[in-house]
Amino acid sequence: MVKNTTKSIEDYLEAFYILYINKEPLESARVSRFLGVSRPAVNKATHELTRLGLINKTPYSEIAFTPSGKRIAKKVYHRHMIIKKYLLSLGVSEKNANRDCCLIEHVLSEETFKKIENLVK
Amino acid sequence: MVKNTTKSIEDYLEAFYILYINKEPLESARVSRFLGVSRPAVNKATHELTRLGLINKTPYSEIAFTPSGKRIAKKVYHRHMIIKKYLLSLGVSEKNANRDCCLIEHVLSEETFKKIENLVK
DNA sequence: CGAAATTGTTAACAGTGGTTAACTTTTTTG
DNA sequence: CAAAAAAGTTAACCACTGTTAACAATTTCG
Repeated sequence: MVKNTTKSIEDYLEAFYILYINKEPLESARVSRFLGVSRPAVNKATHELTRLGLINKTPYSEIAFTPSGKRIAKKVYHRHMIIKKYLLSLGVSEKNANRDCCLIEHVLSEETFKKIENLVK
Repeated sequence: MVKNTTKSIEDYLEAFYILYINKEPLESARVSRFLGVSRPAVNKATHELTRLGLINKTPYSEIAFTPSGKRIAKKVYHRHMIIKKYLLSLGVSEKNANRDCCLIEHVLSEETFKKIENLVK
């Protein structure tokens, strides 16, 4: 969905978005804990997200989505929820649904995703 | 399925297996063309597969599966075919079914795979 | 047979995506 | 307010997985 750079930079964007919808501060340390990676890893990712024009950030500040960053974050999150819902509907456990979902959400073709989305609706 | 090392070493094992069932010589150059990677990449992978005890290989020879290598290759291939069949059953195009299949076959949890396998049967 | 094509191998390198350690800045709190 | 805790940053490093270039061994074929 986004031209890749780091870990599938979308994971980081999505994590910030989840903090956002939960009305939590958009801090690197929270994303670090949420994704289970080190703070430097998040720091690098935020630099990359800034370079890609998806967020705005100055040193020691909270991050803020750019319009396109927010649009993409919303889309990634939506994909995540649809795929998770779908896996749960297959009878997959919550734990594995979350796990598999995170692993496949960034790689599924738009075509396959649309088919799944229709099944869930 | 296999403890990873290279690219998801399973891709290479599976590629050799596909040559095998097609009765083609198990040459690195063929796998290289098949997967669209360089010959040195395949060379490294075969070293790794040898180290893992999945194939036997001496310099400038064709590769041969070890018993466990063959068992795993068969399993990986089976997963591939089931997932592809499933994607096709969703109405996904041949092209995207192949693409998505390769991207997700190594990461799906056993639980999710089993659910999908039951749907296909 | 011998030249050309193909295949296999090694070495040097690049990019991604992480890590730990050490330091700076900011926030919290006694 | 000052000390402690937490967050942000930078630098140096590592593992993985690929690349290209150059060369060796093997196979093919005129």
